[in-house]
Amino acid sequence: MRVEENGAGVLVEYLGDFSPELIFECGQCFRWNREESGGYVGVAFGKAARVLKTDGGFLISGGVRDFEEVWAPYFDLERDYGGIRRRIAVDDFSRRAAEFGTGIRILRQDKWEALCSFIISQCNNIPRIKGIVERLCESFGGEIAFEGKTLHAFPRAEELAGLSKGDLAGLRCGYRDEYILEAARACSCKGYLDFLSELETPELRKELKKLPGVGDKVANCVLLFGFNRLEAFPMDVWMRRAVSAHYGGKFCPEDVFGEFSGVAQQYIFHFARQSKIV
DNA sequence: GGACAGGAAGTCC
DNA sequence: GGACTTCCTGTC
Repeated sequence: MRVEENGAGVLVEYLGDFSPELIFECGQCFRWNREESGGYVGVAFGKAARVLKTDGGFLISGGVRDFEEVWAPYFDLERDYGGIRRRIAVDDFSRRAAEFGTGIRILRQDKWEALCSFIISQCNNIPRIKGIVERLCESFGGEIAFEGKTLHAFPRAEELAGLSKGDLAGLRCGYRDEYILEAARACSCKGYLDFLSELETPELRKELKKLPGVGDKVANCVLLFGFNRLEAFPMDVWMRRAVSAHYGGKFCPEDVFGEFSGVAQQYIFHFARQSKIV
């Protein structure tokens, strides 16, 4: 991987799977928006950036330091997605899904942000989730100057922990308001997220489900997108349809897809939603 | 065009 | 098994 700073940002020569469109629009994150140019602008870990696909890799705004400290880990660039695709292509259906979704990567998102975002996701469609998350950031997140505009960071848990349901009324997030506040109170406790990070996946899942509004589905999304546990397999309505159509009633993800079940899940989720061939 | 129903990356009691 | 908040999307 060659990295070179130029006037526009950091030019990264990257031959592995990397499609900004697929990464940002496969439903794993809610803060990146497409521009006319085809690039994406978004915010993660308190930093704003633009990502643009190039012939041999991609261009990302900012300097080498931000790239190495924030963006390279965020995009999990060390991981070989070609190998993962080969591993999870165990039958015709998963092979087609992986081929269709080549370019997807699982982002290593902020843990608290993933928890809060997927609490909001329950029983919501993606455009609405993005709306609620955006209002949350505008209302309570710190300001970030980016190319003459003001963007907002995802609010830190401590910034929400002291709020009341009334304070969140403007978000129009419905009954999820109390869940958000409880999660914020938990995550603002010193050492809580570090404690969680040390746990094995089954214990971590159990611990996350102690939070109100966190059931099996949300817990698995947080495991996959926040804690980078690539074996976690969120089972939502789309997956239920796809899995029952192709694998029948009894289906154990790890038996079929192994340690990268969660990545398989993301290819299938995207395939099911985009192609509607389920 | 606007009204309407169905459903949305579910969880709780 | 029904309730829960709000609103996106497709249909007529």
